[in-house]
Amino acid sequence: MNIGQASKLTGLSSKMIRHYESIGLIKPQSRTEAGYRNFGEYDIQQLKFIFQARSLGFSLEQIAQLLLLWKQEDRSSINVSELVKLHIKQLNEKIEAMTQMRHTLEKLVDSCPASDDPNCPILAALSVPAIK
Amino acid sequence: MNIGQASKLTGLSSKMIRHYESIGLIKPQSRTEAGYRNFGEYDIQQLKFIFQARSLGFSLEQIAQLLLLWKQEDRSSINVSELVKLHIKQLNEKIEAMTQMRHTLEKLVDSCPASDDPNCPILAALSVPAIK
DNA sequence: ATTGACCTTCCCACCATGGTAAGCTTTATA
DNA sequence: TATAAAGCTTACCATGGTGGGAAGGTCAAT
Repeated sequence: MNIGQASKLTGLSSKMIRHYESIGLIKPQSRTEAGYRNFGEYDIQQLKFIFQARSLGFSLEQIAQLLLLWKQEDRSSINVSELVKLHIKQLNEKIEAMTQMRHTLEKLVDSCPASDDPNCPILAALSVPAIK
Repeated sequence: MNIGQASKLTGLSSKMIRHYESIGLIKPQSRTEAGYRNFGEYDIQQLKFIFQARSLGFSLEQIAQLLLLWKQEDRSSINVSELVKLHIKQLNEKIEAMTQMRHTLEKLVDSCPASDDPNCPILAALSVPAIK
């Protein structure tokens, strides 16, 4: 099937499918005489896998590793597990950082009159090195 | 003072300070005859402001607006407040999305034997369209 | 035969940041 | 004073993941 059809089936844009091929995340497809990519069932499976993994926040680098394990019959599930745990750890760090930001920002908003008064503690706080 | 000194004082790399100037976030500095940028107190203040705002996750676009308000004597604090509220909202959406990912990922990790057994529910889950 | 939908590659853009290279200036040291 | 080191300048390239668009080829239906 053509790339447009593959796109519809997998949720990935044609653009991205071509990109994934160009960076070696998926193998180059077979082509028709005219040069059109030809996607088979196995290709679609992989693309769906990528779509799922992307929606769980894995980087393409991580997805490349996951795909390797997926194809590898004699994998050890602990390798998959460790990879996912690392991703969770990275997610936690980002969530933690953003939650901290949110906390500070909410305190700032609370301290602001939010009126036509030009006096604004938010700007004041941004003007000094340390915000606690 | 030179850009290196400004960098040390503000926490921003020289690279970034030049970049901020190039995109119009800060005004071009005065230059020495040799072409070296010359930073004054007011410049340093603004750079510190940018550093603070970046560390709270504001985009450069948002910081540009904050700087405008900061410089504007007759601002209304509600404009600042609304801008920050929007940023908090965007943060919340990201935190929410990542927390949801984390939840799903933790369930997957829990279901995985994490041994040398090749059978892996994580990979299985990534192979089907719907993960709940 | 023409039209419209689809495909191809190639280049550019975003955002925020870092790296590197080539070349000039300033400062410090031998 | 000569030279070396450190610091400055601009310019280009890279990252990661995605989108946009142009220019051109192909296919199917009218």
